[in-house]
Amino acid sequence: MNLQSKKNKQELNPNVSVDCVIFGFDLDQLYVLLIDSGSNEAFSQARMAVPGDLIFDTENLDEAATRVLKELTSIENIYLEQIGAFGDPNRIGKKESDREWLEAIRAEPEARVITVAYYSLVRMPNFNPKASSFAKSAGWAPVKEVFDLAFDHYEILQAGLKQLRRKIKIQPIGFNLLPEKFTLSQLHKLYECILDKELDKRNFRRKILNLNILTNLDEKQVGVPHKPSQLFEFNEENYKKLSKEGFDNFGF
Amino acid sequence: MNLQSKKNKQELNPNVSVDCVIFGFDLDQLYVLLIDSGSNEAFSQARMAVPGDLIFDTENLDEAATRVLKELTSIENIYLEQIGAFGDPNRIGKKESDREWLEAIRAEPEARVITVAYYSLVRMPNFNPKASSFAKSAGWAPVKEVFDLAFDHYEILQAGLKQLRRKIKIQPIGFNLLPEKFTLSQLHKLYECILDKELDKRNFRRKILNLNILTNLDEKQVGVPHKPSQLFEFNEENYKKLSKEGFDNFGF
DNA sequence: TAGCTATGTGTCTTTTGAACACTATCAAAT
DNA sequence: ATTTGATAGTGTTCAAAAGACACATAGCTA
Repeated sequence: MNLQSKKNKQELNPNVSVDCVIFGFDLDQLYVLLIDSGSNEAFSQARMAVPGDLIFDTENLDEAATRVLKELTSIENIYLEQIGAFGDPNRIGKKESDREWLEAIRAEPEARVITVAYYSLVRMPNFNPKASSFAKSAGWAPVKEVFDLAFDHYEILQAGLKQLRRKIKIQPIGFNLLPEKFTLSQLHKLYECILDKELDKRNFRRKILNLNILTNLDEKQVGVPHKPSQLFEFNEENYKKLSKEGFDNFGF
Repeated sequence: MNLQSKKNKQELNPNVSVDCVIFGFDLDQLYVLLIDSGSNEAFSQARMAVPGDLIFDTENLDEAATRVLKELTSIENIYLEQIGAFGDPNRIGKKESDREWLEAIRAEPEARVITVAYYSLVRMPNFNPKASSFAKSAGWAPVKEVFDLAFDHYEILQAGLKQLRRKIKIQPIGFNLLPEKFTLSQLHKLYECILDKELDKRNFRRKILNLNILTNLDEKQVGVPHKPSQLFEFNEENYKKLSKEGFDNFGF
């Protein structure tokens, strides 16, 4: 072990990590960003995980999550919220493949690590995930097709999904998943994907428009092979006004 | 340092603690259990804290919180839920009084500690808090009269309160704060205290009774200087049925 | 037995939620 | 030029829930 890695090791807190469930939306499905261990063996979800890293002793938890996110996506200033702490003593060494992975990336692969999980919402088309210090490769997986992950990351994903579902009903965070200009149908589809149930089109449009937090841009889609839709953007100013009045329910 | 304490020190994880916001209700106000540092100086909320301790490397986070709670209250099987992780690098050494306290109780008072906060709900009359390894004394403080605490515990208290308010609207956890047999007025008062707002008496009674999760015991209060009230108990069986139907809203 | 105190009860109005079907506009194919 | 396919956009009606509101009752005490 050379001096540099020893120095890094001293700064890293060997007992605490952050893990980030990064959600994306391609106007059709909800995705989660997964990295894989780069093992040569056959593809297996048990060898994929959400990105994470040990924290540095000089940064707080939000900063650590922001750092992990930035390293993987190069995006800053994105929506980020804590899910909670996961700390089972055996949370990261249950499977043989977990242990192999840890040996490849950790100075102390046997150490007990408590992780603080976050979820974040990003505009998928804005970037391509890239390999990094903690991932041989990274890519989007449809949330509905994920049934197993390394370590306790499947549990973390489900907790993140649950919190996203709760939160989207009371705060306008969904806009972080859409392009700046979007149609009502896209927003509608997004809510259906996240909540995993159908929502009546007319009722959805009435409710969301009545909130008065969308600006109609008086622009239409172009080049679509059907009636073009109006484009809207999220109106943050009106939302702030609404929040002050004690708003806490989108009604879905 | 003798062998025993060295052994304990090895088992304790020096970087991770749990802290428990313990709520109680005396049929009139909401309280929180605070311990104090036992300093001889003048009383100050900045020298009080919610109970907590470093975790052992063999226990998971819920177990650690349960242990802290049991040590202080001797009560087991009480409602316990995670609030989240708090990990600012300077969260526990900002004030001089914080540092004094840490030196008294921690083997490594300078270590950075991430804490995982929990809140729990207990029946106040069932026990008297007692001094313990981490507290010279312990007692109930009305939540409304707490404006400052040691470390980052005021922030943790507020986060716990926020989560309690959210949760009580969608799950029947409030019953953990009441005696087994209670009146509708007591339940009503409890909701008003937690949500910190008035609720219409008739509407409250109608809503809660329509849920069908209370059993009328056909017993009356005795010895009260006014019309005696009916006593009720929480009906867990009916609540389970209700949950299966997808219930998620008490309507307050 | 009068007074105090908290209990217990019903109706009406307003708001919100849920169900439901057709016409309009564009691009592409023929 | 016309047809076809695809999605946009729009109101009404009914049912359920929320909110506002006032007075008689039962037990204790003085």
